[in-house]
Formats: sequence, C-alpha cells, structure tokens
Amino acid sequence: MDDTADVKAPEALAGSAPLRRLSLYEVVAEQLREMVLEGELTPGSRISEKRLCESFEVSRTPLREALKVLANEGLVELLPNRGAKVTEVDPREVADLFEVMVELEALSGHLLARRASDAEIAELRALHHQMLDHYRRQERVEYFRLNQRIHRRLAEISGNGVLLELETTLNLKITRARYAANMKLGRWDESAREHERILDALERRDGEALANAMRDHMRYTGDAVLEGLATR
Amino acid sequence: MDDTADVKAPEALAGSAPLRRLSLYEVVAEQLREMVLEGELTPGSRISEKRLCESFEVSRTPLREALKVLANEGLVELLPNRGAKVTEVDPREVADLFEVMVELEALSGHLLARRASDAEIAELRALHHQMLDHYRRQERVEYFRLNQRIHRRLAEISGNGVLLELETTLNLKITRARYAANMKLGRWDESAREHERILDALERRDGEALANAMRDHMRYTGDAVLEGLATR
DNA sequence: GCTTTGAATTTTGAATTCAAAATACAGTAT
DNA sequence: ATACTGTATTTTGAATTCAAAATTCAAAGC
Repeated sequence: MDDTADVKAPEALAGSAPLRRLSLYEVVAEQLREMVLEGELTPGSRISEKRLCESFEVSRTPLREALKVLANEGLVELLPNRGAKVTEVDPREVADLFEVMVELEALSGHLLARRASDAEIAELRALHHQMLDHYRRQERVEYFRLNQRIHRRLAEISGNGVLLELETTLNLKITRARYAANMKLGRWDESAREHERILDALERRDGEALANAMRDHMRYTGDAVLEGLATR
Repeated sequence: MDDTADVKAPEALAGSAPLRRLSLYEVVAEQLREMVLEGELTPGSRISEKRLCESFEVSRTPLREALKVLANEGLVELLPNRGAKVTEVDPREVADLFEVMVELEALSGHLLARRASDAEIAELRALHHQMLDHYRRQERVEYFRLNQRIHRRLAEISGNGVLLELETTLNLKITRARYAANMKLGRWDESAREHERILDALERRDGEALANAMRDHMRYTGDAVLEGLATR
C-alpha cells in the first residue's frame, strides 16, 4: 500500500474550474469564516493570534493574511496593535444589509426574466421540487442547503458577475445574522410558498412580477431575522 | 531646534474619528490603490514583489498583506505561486458594475428623499454651487474632486452604512474604468445638468423623481465610460 | 481604599530566513 | 531547426526572529 497520503487524481477535463491548489491562508480563511458564521467565535470577542495558530497548526503569517481577508468581508475587525476581534452583529447594520439586498434581488429578478434560458428555468424548477421533497420529509439541513443553492443559482443565472459577487458577500453576513438570531432554518412554509411564486413568475418570464416576488421574499426574511435579533 | 522629526500634535478632541496610527500595510495598500486606479501599474501586468518592496522600501510582509486587501477589492488578482497581477479592465465587467450601481443609486435616491435633513440638503446645494463655480472657471480637477465629494455625501446622507460601503468600493472600479477610458473628467455639461435635476428632486423630496434622476445620471455615466472603453 | 507609576510579560508589527514552486536557460537528441 | 530534459536561478509561500506596542500587575503615593 502506498503511504503518500493524498495523491491527486488527475482532474476530469470537462468544465472544471482552474482548480489550483489552495494557499494556506485561503484554507485558514475558509475555516475562520465558518467559525465566525456559526457563532463558534463569539461576536465581540478578541481573537488571540497565538491560540488560533496553535489550533490551526500554522504560523502567524498565513493566519494574519486570512484575518485581513475576513476583515474585508466585515466578519472581523482589525484594531491596530491590539489584534482582531469578531465583528458584533449590529441589528442596525443588518437592517441596512437587507435594505440593500432587497434591491439587489429585485435587480436579479429583472435580469433573470430576460436572460434565463429555458434549460436553466427547468433546472431551477427541478431544484425547487427537490427542495420541496426535503420540506415534506422535514429534512432541515438538506432543505436549507438546497435553499442556499437555489439562491446562488438564481444569482449566477442573472448573468451579472458583480451582482453575484455582491450577493455572495452580503449573504455571508446575512447567514451570520440568522445564526445570531437563532433561526438558521426557520420560516419553512412561508419560504416554500414564496419560492413557488418566484418560480411561477420566472416561468412566465414576467420581470416585474419576478422582481417583486424576490424583493418580497428577501424583505420577509429580513423582517424575520430582525425580529429574531430583537427578541434575544 | 528639535530634531525628532514628527512629534504628533495632540489631536483636537472634537468629533475626530478614532484616529489610529496606520499600519504599514495600510499605507502600502493606499499607495498601491492609487497606482492601480490611475493606471500607473498597467492592467494585466505582473507585479514583482521584490521590485515593489524596493520602491516602497518595506519588506515583503506588509506588501503581501496589502496585496490581499487589493485583491479583495478586485484591483489585483493573486495567482497562487505566481504572484499578483493587475486586474484587467474588462468592459463586460464594467457594464455589470454600472448595471448594479444604477440600482444602488436609485435606492440612495429613495432613502435620501426620506431621510435627508433640511440642513443636509442645504449643504448639498452649497456644494453643488461650488461645483458649478469650478465648472464656469473650467477648473477640471477641482470640479472632479467636488463631484466625487457630492456623490459621497449623497451616499452618506442616505443613512445606510452598507450602501455607503458598497458604493465606495464599486466606485473604485468605476474610477479605474474612467481612467482606462481616458475620460476621468469628461461630460461636464450634461453632468452638471443632471446634478441640477438631482438637487431639484431632493429639495422637493420627491423620492421617485430623485431615484430616477440618480439612476439616469449613473446610466449616462456608464454609457459614456463604456463608449470610451470600446473606442480605445 | 483608590489611583497612579513603572517594570515584567504578553501580544502584535514587520523583517528576515528557509523551503518549495515556478521560470529561465543551456545542452542534447531527434 | 525544433522539441525536450535537466539544472540553475528567481520568485513565491510560510516559519521564524526581532522590535515595538499594549497589557498586566504589584508597589508606592495620595
């Protein structure tokens, strides 16, 4: 038996992305991001570089680079000469976040109605049905994951790279706010109905209706999250 | 005479921001940003860490940290194991950029009509007049600077921090596109008229009209930039 | 008892060093 | 002449080291 641990299988040549080996700081950033999102690192808490280095088993250099990335995403704050701290979840900022996201979703809707191909619409419909299956079986985690995937596909199919990137970044903070509000899964039924409305409008290619459906969906989500944050 | 070079004067205590001494990487990032924006570092060109370190007279550590920041802003790309390169100005991406900015401006407009105080509106009107003075005197640089300042104030007064931050970041790329299109100053007269329309709507607190005015202004700017990029 | 002062310690900022990967290049074979 | 291979050089990635700043904490002064 071969003991060289991870020989990379030669990639399938198809449409696979560049697929570069990740730098250490990227791995660390990804882990950190998850820890912050899920509240494993408590909002407001100071981050000790030393402790984190030990737990990740890397030196301070890649950790500090990772922190810079997270800082740009707004998940941590860097205080000169006093290290980093996990950004607090500020309801006021979360409200601002949704105020913006609502409009980005509306833009997505307009673009989607114009640009989505029939095949893409069918794909979304399929994902939607899959999600409904999870809903019926009460499989929360899978439901949530598919939900996220659908939203990501919607943003992708909008065909605007800048929009996709913005929604991705802002969605990080929203996810964090959901965790903080303890409702990472909530609103099953309303959410499912809203998705139905979105799919319908998309299939009719009614830009205005689609924009409104997506706008409302984001608005309701925002209201729920803010409600959750208020009653903590 | 005292030869300790830069003794810091004790700050005015007033509303001055935290006012921390900048880390080296922040200084470097700021310089790099400017160099990229103004095209001093040619789009597409590889960045030699060594050369830049020498010209900035810093070690590689802060330079690499700065590059990570710029990468997150989309001004440079980091290719693992092969350094950084200045991001190309891709007309397609610039178009996407404006498509998003147009909607963000519209949102700003709606918020402004609701939230701007009378004093703030007066302040904007004053800035506008100042700008017109520069216009009449054909003082391009000052005109441009005030133009930027007005837009920033508009975003600030919108009262949505997320929106302000997004507009600031996206504006970096727009500025770069303008330079690339060789029109960092262009469109004096139309622009001045559009600003007039914006101020009018704001003073009437007509949210819809204001949103449209700002939307159109951004749209025209985008068209001009894209036109400039096309005919290079 | 409370605040202040000033070392000792810890933590961060930045330079340096070492290792690994990529690039450039010369020589060889076809 | 061109393509290939192996080696030298350069460049990047990450750890380590050194210096500067902040924090801790105990003792002194009020």
